[in-house]
Amino acid sequence: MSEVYRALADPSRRKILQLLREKEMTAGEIASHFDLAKPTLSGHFAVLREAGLVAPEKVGTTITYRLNVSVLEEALLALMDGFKLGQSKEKLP
Amino acid sequence: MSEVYRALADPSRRKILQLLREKEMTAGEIASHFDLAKPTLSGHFAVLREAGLVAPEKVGTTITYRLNVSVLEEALLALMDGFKLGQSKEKLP
DNA sequence: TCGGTATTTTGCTTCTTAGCGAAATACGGA
DNA sequence: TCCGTATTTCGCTAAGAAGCAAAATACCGA
Repeated sequence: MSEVYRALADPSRRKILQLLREKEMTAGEIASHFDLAKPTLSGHFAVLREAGLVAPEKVGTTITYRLNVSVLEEALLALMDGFKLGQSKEKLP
Repeated sequence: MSEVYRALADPSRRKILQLLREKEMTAGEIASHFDLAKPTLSGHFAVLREAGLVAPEKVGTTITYRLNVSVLEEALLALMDGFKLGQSKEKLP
């Protein structure tokens, strides 16, 4: 679960997740939104995969990534839960 | 705002935040919960300060840190918002 | 003013990570 | 089978971050 924090720490990876929120995309399609070399993006994909945040689906020679919403949601909720956030504020008497 | 992600990326810093969730503590008091040297913790404090996640209050020679809940909450909510999470699931017809 | 305590700053070393180009892998079509 | 496309793996370099010991800073009390 700690891999999720690591994955979210990098701006490029957060942008990838944002992109995938709209629709699933192939690796190359994602790469076209960045000024980074393909191998660099490939590395980011690996980190996101290890965190379980994205799931690859290989069709022929292209790999389509889709956002694993539940994992991201779980992670954020766990964080908020850990800090006891997001629940109703104490009522002022 | 991006400093928040960086701050959350390190396990020790997350633990510091967890500790401060219970009650505010002095730097030394926090340090006693770790197996790390004081300067190392001091570095972590600096990162958390820059992210606005903790606020130092100096009284005499001791510095008490308190969790800045709102910043943390804002950051997590922003994240969830950015991913359109946390809002009611689509109803199955 | 001197000594002691609390904390940070400084100057390192080491580990990790992001980045790249080049090579490797995998697949589909001609 | 050979070629082209899509993607990853393989070194490598450079930047960043975490760790420490030692020194600096700041404050209090005697």
